[in-house]
Amino acid sequence: MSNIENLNQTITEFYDKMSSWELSVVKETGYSLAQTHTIEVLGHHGALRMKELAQKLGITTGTLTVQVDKLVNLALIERGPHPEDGRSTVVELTEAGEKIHRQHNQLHLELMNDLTRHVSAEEAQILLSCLQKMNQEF
Amino acid sequence: MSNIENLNQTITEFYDKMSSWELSVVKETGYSLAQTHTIEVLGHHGALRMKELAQKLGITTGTLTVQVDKLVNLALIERGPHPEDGRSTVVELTEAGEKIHRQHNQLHLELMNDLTRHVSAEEAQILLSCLQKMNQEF
DNA sequence: AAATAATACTTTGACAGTCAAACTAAAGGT
DNA sequence: ACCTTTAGTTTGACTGTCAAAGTATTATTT
Repeated sequence: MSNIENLNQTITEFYDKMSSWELSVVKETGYSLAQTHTIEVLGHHGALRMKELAQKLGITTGTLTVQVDKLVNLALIERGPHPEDGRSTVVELTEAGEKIHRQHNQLHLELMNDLTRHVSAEEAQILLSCLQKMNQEF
Repeated sequence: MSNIENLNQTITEFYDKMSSWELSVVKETGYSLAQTHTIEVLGHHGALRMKELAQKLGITTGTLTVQVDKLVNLALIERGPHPEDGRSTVVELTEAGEKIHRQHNQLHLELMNDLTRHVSAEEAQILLSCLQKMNQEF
């Protein structure tokens, strides 16, 4: 098998394992994958307009409106007016939402720790550098 | 930022970019993500029982039955009896299904080629080795 | 050998998530 | 002042999903 084929297969396997790990972790919390993803993005970027958030999530604002309604009902996020643009709504995590974000992020860090158990510091440095280069090529 | 945090963020970014790449590539074909995933798994593993396929896809057999119905209608896969177990159905790609799988796989290989444009052979070797180690830790 | 249990798949009913398109409200351009 | 564009919401239709009930076949127990 060629190097590229080998890398393709290994990355695909890694991707699939990440997917099912995330799914199983999220299932335990009782929130859906879409809800968790919304919380993650808000936790990472802070307050966002509906449109910005929808773009980062890769969904339409119509879909997001419904999702935000649910999360507001769960008291995990809050809607507020945009200070300058009367058309816009700004959305951000509540303290409860922040807490969920921190907990979820912690699980990610623990996973990374576990996964790199047999990866040396030197290797990890190259791994990181490769991934950064690859991210730039998309 | 700690190494682990850095790696976590970079991997998350990579994962997200892979997701949206896959989604956009699949959209162009007119087939859904779930359909394409089913074809990918069948293309990679060859003929499978319904149950085996459902497990590899991470869905229930109930969901898979419906999905297979559609793909059979599209003439991309075929159902057949299991030679030894009368309860089982075996599912495999048709020639048209194989063709789609080969085309999709080719796109993956081209992506990998593009992504590693600035990754040296030595780095790629370490990248591969790291990912293989990490895959074993799940 | 007959009865029971386990397994493989299908069907059905109920929901999330999703989009496109129509709608409302506000801002920007002429 | 009047279009036009933009931001967000609402609505209708569809896909993907599961759980639970149903059917057919195989395996196990008695």
